[in-house]
Amino acid sequence: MSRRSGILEFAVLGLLHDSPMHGYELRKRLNVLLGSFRAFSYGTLYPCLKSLVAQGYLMEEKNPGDPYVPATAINGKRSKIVYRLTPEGKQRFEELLSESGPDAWEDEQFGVHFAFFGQTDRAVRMRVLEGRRNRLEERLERMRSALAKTRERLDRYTLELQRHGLESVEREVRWLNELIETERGNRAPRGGDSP
Amino acid sequence: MSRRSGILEFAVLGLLHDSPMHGYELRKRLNVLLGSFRAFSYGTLYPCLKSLVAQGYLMEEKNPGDPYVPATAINGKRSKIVYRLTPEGKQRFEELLSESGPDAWEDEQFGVHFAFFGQTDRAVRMRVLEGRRNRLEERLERMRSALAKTRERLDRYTLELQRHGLESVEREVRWLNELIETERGNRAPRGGDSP
DNA sequence: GTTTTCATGTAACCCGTTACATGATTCA
DNA sequence: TGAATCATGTAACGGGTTACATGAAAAC
Repeated sequence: MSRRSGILEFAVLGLLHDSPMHGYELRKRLNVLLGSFRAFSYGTLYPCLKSLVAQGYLMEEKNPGDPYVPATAINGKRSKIVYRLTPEGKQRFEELLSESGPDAWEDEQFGVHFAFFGQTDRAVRMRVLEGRRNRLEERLERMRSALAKTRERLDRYTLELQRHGLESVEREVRWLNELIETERGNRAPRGGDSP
Repeated sequence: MSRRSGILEFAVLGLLHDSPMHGYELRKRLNVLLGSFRAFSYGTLYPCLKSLVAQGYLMEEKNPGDPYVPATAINGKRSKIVYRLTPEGKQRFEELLSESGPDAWEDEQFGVHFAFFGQTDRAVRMRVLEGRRNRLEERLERMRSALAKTRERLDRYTLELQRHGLESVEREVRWLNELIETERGNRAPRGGDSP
């Protein structure tokens, strides 16, 4: 119990929503999906899967194709396990998908939400994007005023570091604004190769 | 024992190298210095300070100006404590400053190293900057080939997320290249308001 | 006089990694 | 036939936060 990270649970449910999988395969997909800002090891994933089963969101299936029951365990435990969403799991995923409150503005939470925007209602996408942007603009203001206060006391490199950090956030704000514009126009993100 | 994070130790020694301070003041400076990529709470800082004292890198001084010994503790423990570097502490800091190996290329380690570039030898700065850039270029290559492999299977938003992550890293590479150029020319970083 | 900020600490918890253990399957 | 990769799991540890506890000093 209690193995939760919010973001892991979300991503697992989302990936299994598309198609059932082994933990092993799941982990690879996970690290492609979230790779640009997060990664998970087996030590995190497997216990999380067990916990999601215990919560009734997933069910385990022994793949009939390949038995693969090594003698490790005393009585035929441990085989290739395919995880599949239960109806409760689907419901839970929809629930997570529809969240657009403050939590979804935070760095990592935002990342997962964004990764599943393909399955998210347009209205929710809008609220998440705008919330995120506002959060970052608040952060920018705090950073700027903090910088203004200490500016003279900092040497070149500290200043340069600060400037670079600031510009990273400014850049994300611009990115979000572009996405918001696109959403408003109901068009695909620039560079999209879809319809 | 064992309370270590590398980066916290480094930053603490570096800040106390400039001038002795209370833990409280130290934490604020810490979060200005590293704020753009990291923050620490008291629950981390205070135990770390104790551990650095135990290792002989810091000494505690009760500030004679203000006694402030509240009745909390059984026998006059807990007063305003000023932390000061011992000679061993200074030596340790120089040691950390001169490190330019693989560890210093990693995200957070690089951050602290950079923050103290003002006290770092030029040759070391060069090696750190170039090492970091090479690390990131390796990462870019891995990201690009991973992306190329899965490109078709990803929807708009996943793709967009990937693209944004990629460009973040590309941007940092450009930044590093500028810094390296500047170092080569022995000039101040652009925008610098120094001599 | 009361709110804010200064100031120090700790215990409970959380989230996650590393290293280990075990074995099947695939491919050169 | 041996290496790489597939596949599952756990125990020990690491590093950090939150919430709590306590109180002085300054500012309003």
